[in-house]
Amino acid sequence: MARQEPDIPGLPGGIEEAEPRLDRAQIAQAALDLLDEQGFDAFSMRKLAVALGIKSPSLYWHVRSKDELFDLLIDVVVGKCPLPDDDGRSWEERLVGLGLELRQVLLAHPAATRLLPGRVPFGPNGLRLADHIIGVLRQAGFDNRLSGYGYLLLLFYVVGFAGQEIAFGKGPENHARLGQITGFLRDLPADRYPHLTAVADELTARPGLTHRFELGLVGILGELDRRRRE
Amino acid sequence: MARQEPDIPGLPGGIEEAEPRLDRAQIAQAALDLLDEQGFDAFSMRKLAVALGIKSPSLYWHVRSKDELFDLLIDVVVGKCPLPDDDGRSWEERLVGLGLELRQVLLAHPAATRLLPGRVPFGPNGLRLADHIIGVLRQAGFDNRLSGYGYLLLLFYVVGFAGQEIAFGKGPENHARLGQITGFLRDLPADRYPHLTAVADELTARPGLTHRFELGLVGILGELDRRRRE
DNA sequence: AGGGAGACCCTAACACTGCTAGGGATTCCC
DNA sequence: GGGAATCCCTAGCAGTGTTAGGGTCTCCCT
Repeated sequence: MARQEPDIPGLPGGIEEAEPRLDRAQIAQAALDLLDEQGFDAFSMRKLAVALGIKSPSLYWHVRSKDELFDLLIDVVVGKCPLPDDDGRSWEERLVGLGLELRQVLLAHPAATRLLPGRVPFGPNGLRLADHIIGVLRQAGFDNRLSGYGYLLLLFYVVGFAGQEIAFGKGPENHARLGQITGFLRDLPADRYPHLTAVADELTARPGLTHRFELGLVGILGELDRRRRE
Repeated sequence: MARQEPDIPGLPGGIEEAEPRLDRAQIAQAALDLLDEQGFDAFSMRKLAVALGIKSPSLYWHVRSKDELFDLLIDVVVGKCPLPDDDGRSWEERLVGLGLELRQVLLAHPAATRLLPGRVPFGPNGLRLADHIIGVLRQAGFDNRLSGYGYLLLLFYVVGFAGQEIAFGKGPENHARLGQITGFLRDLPADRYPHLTAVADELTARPGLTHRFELGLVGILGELDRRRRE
């Protein structure tokens, strides 16, 4: 009993077969939809089963656990990030563009993005993304060490930034949060937190986050470039 | 019935009073200990109650919900990050140092750090930290806008980096993970992921993460500095 | 001194969770 | 025709966060 792929334990596998009635891809997609619509806290295996028209224990024939399902689901999200071709742009422009797109993809699925920290995005799509990023860097003349650095830094930065951005009120379920924070900061005692209250408006200004994101990313990549001349 | 502080809803308050038998600080500390020892998945309100010598419903007299408890707990962790005095170092050195220390504090509590993404660290200690960082920037001559940028970028970067770092195998419960990933990357088909497999060793090399962390942070702060001359 | 308010913890229970054991169909191959 | 494999089911376990409501103890006020 139970099939669930002959892969490395704990990491989603990469071989797809033809499934008859209901396959893992459909389940992952339905789970993502449910997460998008109902939010993070509302998700449960039972509700997912209802959405699929089956009973919850049947899910466990397709998927080893809720956690594995989440791995699958994250890979679906990561797979939505386009990998631009080798056009005329410089390596830096391409990676900044990729970072911006990945961020957009994550922000489009806030509830799913909350699952990402604590996980390694090494599903098939995640691997493809990793290979692409590292390829761009190696092609640009970085050695293996710095290419590995660059990939991890880019990934960590984007995931971290998007995650915190969502915490600050991005997404439907957290949208009220932003107003709360704005009010909270406004009511803070200025004598106790003089600097924070002075710049409070800048923290909650919604537009401009993209600009901030890009600033940091450019800084990281620029520093990476600087390090190879040493 | 129920007291739980007259604060802004959803965000931990900042006024401490004298509590008789068991106060929120003790509960938060015990929760942190439990998380450190047993790991993220093993935590529950009932186990926390046992550790405190009471029954679980009694916790709800002190704390509104598990979520609020987590906010408290995170502020305890954040509070462990020292804020260096205004010594002779430049603003950049001081902020890099602060980032390194904050990262260390987070890595020392991996299970608790997994709670941080999706949350805004605006407990009393988090506010103190924010005010300090922004203060350093403003004192260095940055305007309000860039100071706000800098604080968010620093915070997002550190939290994101530490979170992913933990996912990659830092911490007791995830330590086996690193070996898994190493083996997983080694067994990957080189024709499908040529670049990734070429640099696989660099990704799982444990030492050097501090170096990578610092590289990115220096890059971000340097870019921030560059932007003010425009 | 007596009464009341509040602090602090309890028992009982609700609605829900992830997940397993084990059993029926249906399909396909030998 | 027999057997294996696929795919879903019912029943149920052990555990979760949380609420309702009731006790007891302490302290303050009159």
